[in-house]
Parts: sequence; structure tokens; C-alpha cells
Amino acid sequence: MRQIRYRNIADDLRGRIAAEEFGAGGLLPSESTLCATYEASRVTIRRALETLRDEGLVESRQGFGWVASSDPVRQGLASLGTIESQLRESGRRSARDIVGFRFIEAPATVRPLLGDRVLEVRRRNLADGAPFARVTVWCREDLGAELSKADVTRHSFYELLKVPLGGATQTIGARQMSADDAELLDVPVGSAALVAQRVTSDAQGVPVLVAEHVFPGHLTEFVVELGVGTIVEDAPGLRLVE
Amino acid sequence: MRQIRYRNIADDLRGRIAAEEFGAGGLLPSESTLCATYEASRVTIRRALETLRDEGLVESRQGFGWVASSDPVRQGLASLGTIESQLRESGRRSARDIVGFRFIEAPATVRPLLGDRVLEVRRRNLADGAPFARVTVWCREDLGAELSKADVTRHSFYELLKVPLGGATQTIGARQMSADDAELLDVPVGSAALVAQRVTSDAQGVPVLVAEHVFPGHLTEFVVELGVGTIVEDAPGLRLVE
DNA sequence: CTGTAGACAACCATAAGACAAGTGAGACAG
DNA sequence: CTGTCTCACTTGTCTTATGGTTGTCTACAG
Repeated sequence: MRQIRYRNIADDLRGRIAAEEFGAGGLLPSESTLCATYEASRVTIRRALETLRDEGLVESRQGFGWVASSDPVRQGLASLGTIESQLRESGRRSARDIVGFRFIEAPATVRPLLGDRVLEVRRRNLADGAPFARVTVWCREDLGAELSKADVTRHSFYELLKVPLGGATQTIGARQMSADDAELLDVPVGSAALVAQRVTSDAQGVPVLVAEHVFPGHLTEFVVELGVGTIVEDAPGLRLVE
Repeated sequence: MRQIRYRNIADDLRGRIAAEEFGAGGLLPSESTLCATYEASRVTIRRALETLRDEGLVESRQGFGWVASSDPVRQGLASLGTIESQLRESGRRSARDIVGFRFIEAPATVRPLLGDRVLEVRRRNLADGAPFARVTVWCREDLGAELSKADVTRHSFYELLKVPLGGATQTIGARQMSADDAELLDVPVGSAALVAQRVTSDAQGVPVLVAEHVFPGHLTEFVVELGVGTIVEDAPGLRLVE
């Protein structure tokens, strides 16, 4: 059976991190040391570490090293099934593509939640080079002020914002693909789009982030498991708008 | 009867995939390895693999290999109220409208779940006289045999079926409105449709009902509350299809 | 139509190395 | 003691190369 090296290394490191092998600071051995212990090249080691970073298990600081992140919220990230983790499991490469980064007057839908001025980041998510999602994130100006374009390219907002988060509300709807999004995602204008809007709040319930995800309808679906108590005739969670 | 080599190979591979012989990643041996094990040429091996790909059992990635497409992780999410309860709360009148009631050969999407013959009930849901959903319910023939059209008009399937239910899996997607549905719902053909498909199983996990709900995209959205533990960068529950 | 055999392109994982940029600790002058 | 400089070490990013894998094509035989 063929093996994919960096996945085995990532698995092993996951275990060692879980076993708290790296002491109080959680500082991992340097990349070159890991190269020696696993007898792998630095590219391979980095790919393993980068997948762990995507899962929120470790963080990296240039010139310092790789640190196991102790934040329980971030540790929780690993176990959940996001699209990007699905991509990794199936061996596809996921990437992000920043197509906009600016401080603007808040759009009408966002203003009541985040205030008048916001940081808007528009991003494209790619699987194996092909775009599969357009994501726009709005962030309160005071929280986004110190973020750079390079930050949001490499890290998720949840990693960057040093604010304890409380919860989120997600709404999923269907729209026709706009001209802008159609071009970004390489699908026909007017085709079906699955749109997820999420409002994330801090521990006090104050909204911190608003994100809008647009997926091509033919590529994505949303799955909900309903327990025995929630069985009802109609689709639960659905609501009429407007 | 002459043996057709690549079909035998495909059958064998089907079995090995079903037996999960290829581990977590689901990575199959390379084509050349399969050539050796089956003592066949690469063209033959590829034809076997390609038929499996047509069936959706495996996927291929150039330069990487053949991967058994695994069932995506299904994610449990809290549910909310139903549309009809919302309608009642907001003082609107909800009504149902049976537009089809017949025993038929099961459609391809339903047959693997419910068997060859099913009862199909097509229904329209109205709010204050205006249609807002087209619902099709398929029911195992043996369970639906004693139901009449009058029964399904007045009662929900969950009331009618005297079977203890176990749980359900709901998938939500976006499509363009078909001509049929557009006419039933009085919206333009090709406009955005929110589609919810739900498979309901009995206490033993055997599927009992399959329902497909089609909503006009501009009228409906799906709401999910996420607790602090489930906060992630990407929309949880969403998955890539195809 | 099925199968064999081979060749080539495109792509992926990995190796090995070079250089830029950041960090931290110790040496050293004041 | 304080500030500054240097230097070893680290990560970030890039290039080049190799072997293995799939994608596609041609030629040929039953």
C-alpha cells in the first residue's frame, strides 16, 4: 500500500502534540531537527506542519519556531468536518486567494451588526487550483486595524483575532450567481448559488465578524443530522424571509 | 459466455473497496501495480477503473492516484422550529395541496434506499394561499399500501406511519428551478431554488421515507445556531459533492 | 469490441539547496 | 546598568531535479 509521507508525519505529530510531548511552551523541534528525526526533506516536514496549522493545532512564528497552540477553542477546530479538511483528507490541495482587502463604509446588511466602518476581506478558496468558494469577511474596524493582507492570506480570522468567541449563527440560502461571483468562480451567470452567511459573536454576544460564503450550487450541499427528538414533517431550521 | 476481463476486474475492485481494503486515505494501488496483480495491460485496468469512476465509487487525480470516494462526514447540528410553526406564529394560514398520489417504480435516487416500488406523494404547501414549497415524499410500498389520498391530505406522514422512527439526514442544496416546479410555485424558470432532501429511518436505521422539499430561493433560508465549540473558519456541515 | 504494448505529456510528492527575513541571546562599549 | 551590535538559529520562499503516477495517444492482434 502506497503511503503519503507527509500525512504520516502529520499524524505522528498530532499524537505527540496530544501527548504534550513538547513541554510547557509547546515549542516543537525545529524543522531541520524534524527533517533528521523523520528522515524527510524540509518540504515534506513543512507540508505536515502546515496541515496541522490549518487544523489550528500549531502556530508558526518566523525566526522562532512552531508552537503547539494551547487554546482549547482552537484545538476544537481539528475535529470538525469543514470543507477544507475534507479536501485535505482526499489528497487535494486547498489554497486561498485574496481578491480584496480594504477598510470601507459598512454595507447595509453589516452596519447594524458591526458599526459604520469595517475591514472587508474578499477571498477565493481553491481546491487543486479550481475555485470553489467566494468568501467575504467583514470585521469591526478596531479589531481589524492591525491586520495586514499577508496575515489574512495565511491565517484564518479566528486565529488572528485574539478575542474569546461566543457563538455564531449561520443562515443558508439559494441565490442566482451574480456576474462578479460567476466570473470569480468560473460558472455561468444566473446559475444556482448556495450562500451561507455567518455572524460570529464574542463571549459577550457582541458581533465581531460577519462572513458570507458563496458556493456553486452544483458543487456543494449542506448536511444536517436530525436526532429522534427533532423529527417533524417539515424541514427544521428553514424559515421564510422577507 | 465469454468473459470480459475488465468487468471482472471492476467487480473485484468493487469488492475490495467495499471491504475497505485501502485504508483511511482510500488510496488504491497504482495502475502499474494493478497491472501486475491482475496480469492485465494498463488499458484494461484503466477501463475497469473508469467504469468504477462512472459509478462514483472512485476518483482519479493525475499524478497522485485513484482514491475511493468515501462518504463525507455527517455532522450533527441543532435544529430549530419548522416553517409551518413559524407561519402559525406569524398569524398566516398554512394549507396543503396534493398534486400527485401514486404507486410507481422508485426513481433512481430513491431505489437504493426504499426498494423498487414506492408510494409517491407530491404536495404543494401554501401560506395565505400563495405557494411556497413543493414537497415530494416517497414511502416504502409496504408501509404506504393502506394509505389513501384523503389520509395524506389531512395528516402528516409521521402521524400516519405507525413505525417508531430513529433519525433523519437532511441535505440542503441550491438548484435552478425546473419548469415543473416553477409553474407550481409561480416563480420564473431557472431562478434559484433551495432544495432540502431528507431521508428518515426507523429505529433500526432502515430508511422509511425520502422527502424532497423545493423552496423558492428568495423566500427561504436555513438557520443554524453554532455553539462555542463548533466555531470554525468554514461553514460546518457543508460538503463538496460530485 | 476487447485486449496488449508502448510512448509521451502533464502532474504530484519529495529531495536538496540557496537566500531573505525575523528572533533571541550574548558580547561589548559607554 | 543600558543600549547596540553581532551572530547563530529559525521560519518563509524560491529554484532545480528525480522518480512515480495518471491522461492520452498510436499501433497491432484476435
